[in-house]
Amino acid sequence: MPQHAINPNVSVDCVIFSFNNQELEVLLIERSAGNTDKVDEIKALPGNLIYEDETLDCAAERVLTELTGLENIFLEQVYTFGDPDRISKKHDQDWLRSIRAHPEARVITVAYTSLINKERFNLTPSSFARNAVWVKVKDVPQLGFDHNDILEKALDHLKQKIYIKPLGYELLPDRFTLAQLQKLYEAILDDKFDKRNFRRKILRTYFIVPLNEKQQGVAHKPAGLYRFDKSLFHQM
Amino acid sequence: MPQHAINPNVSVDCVIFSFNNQELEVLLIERSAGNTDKVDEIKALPGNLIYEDETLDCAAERVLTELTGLENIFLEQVYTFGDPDRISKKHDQDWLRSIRAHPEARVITVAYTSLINKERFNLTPSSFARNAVWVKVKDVPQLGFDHNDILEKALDHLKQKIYIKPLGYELLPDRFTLAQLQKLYEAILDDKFDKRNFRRKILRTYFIVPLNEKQQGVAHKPAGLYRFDKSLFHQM
DNA sequence: TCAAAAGTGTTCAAAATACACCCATGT
DNA sequence: ACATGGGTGTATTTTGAACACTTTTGA
Repeated sequence: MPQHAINPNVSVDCVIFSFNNQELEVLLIERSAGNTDKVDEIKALPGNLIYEDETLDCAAERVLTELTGLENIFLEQVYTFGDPDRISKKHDQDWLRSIRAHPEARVITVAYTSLINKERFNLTPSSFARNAVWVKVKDVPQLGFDHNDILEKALDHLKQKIYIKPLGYELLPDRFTLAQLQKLYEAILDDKFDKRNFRRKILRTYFIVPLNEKQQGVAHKPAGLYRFDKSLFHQM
Repeated sequence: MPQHAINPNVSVDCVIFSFNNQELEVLLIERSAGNTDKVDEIKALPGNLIYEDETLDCAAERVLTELTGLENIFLEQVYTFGDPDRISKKHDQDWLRSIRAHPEARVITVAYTSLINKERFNLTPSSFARNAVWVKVKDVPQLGFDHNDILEKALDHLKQKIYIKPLGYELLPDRFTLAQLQKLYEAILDDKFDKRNFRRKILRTYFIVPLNEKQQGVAHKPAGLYRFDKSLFHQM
């Protein structure tokens, strides 16, 4: 078997979320067609076939890096999609023919997800990603393949998780205000909370710790800044 | 493409749980080697390669039926396992060579799970399942492939789910006592609960409804029987 | 009459919810 | 001075946890 032989039947797709202080966003690529200058105006999640000799987790990390430049992202598996017709829409087939050796092969795909703070990373799209863009989750257009379903599933997964582990610090700056954190929760859960109750609940955890610093240059009472204390968190 | 062509790279495995009024059990098969009379004493989860033209969900249902005779089981996807070495242990390879066209092919597997009341189903093992047996989860031996990992993940999944939706009525007779239900919860969550608090919490849901019947022939005060009211449940 | 499991209430602590006003800053 | 979002406390309800005795039946 040649090194880095491709498995034609299994792919991974990555659903990377970020937060712009108001809304959840997801990372999409604009597909360009292989070596030709053909361009495909349909957006998609970053994803591609796996290699024969890598784990699924590694494949997801590699594919994400190849397409978007994001490195060392902790990805978590969400769900596997295997409808036999999931890549057979005409438009998708046209595009696959331009980049794949076996565009008609049955492909099942394993979806992965992660949360990142987009300010901390540069996007350097390459391979068949002509571009990589952050799109508000609420504005996501019709995507290629079954990627709208995949996004939906990743969102459900995210909502579940935030109840169990208080996530989301990955999405915020190192130092953040409680209002920012609250907006993040509201964006993920698509809900509204009472400010006082939210603050009380967060501070009761003791791993969101106040810094002795305040916002500067805002035209209102400056908010106190907090940070997430990883070691305190892991103690519990 | 021939009808029912096999996809050599993707399989499904089924983790079917039942309950014997004391403990959780899981359904395992004893593998027999293809057309030969060779026998493999290692147990495994029921699973096999998928067909090119079926969904993953359908494949799981079909494979389960082929191997164990269980029909119309509602299966739910759990997780996908894709370590490149997951089927390459010598013993597993020996066995695969006796039943597969490409025993060395990379296979990723999608795990499915379900809960059933074993009293309601007959096991009629066939294909390469020489036998199908219920084994107490706590007594599960070393299984073939990575099936111990898969079982572990399915158990985690089950624990998560029972917090969200009160499951488990599938595992009990139509008419059951609250003590049986409590034992079931204790088995799944590997915990103990206070009887009074448990009963209160269950009855507060209103979809576990009392029948005007009691146990008969028990050498103690007979327990009242209850049933799960599906339509009341779905109203909430 | 005994053994075995069923059934039942109360108290306390913790957590969730609802709700309204003053404060610090920049413009 | 005013507009903006920051910050705070209390009362009520709901939920979860701990805990012990009496009842009914068959053997």
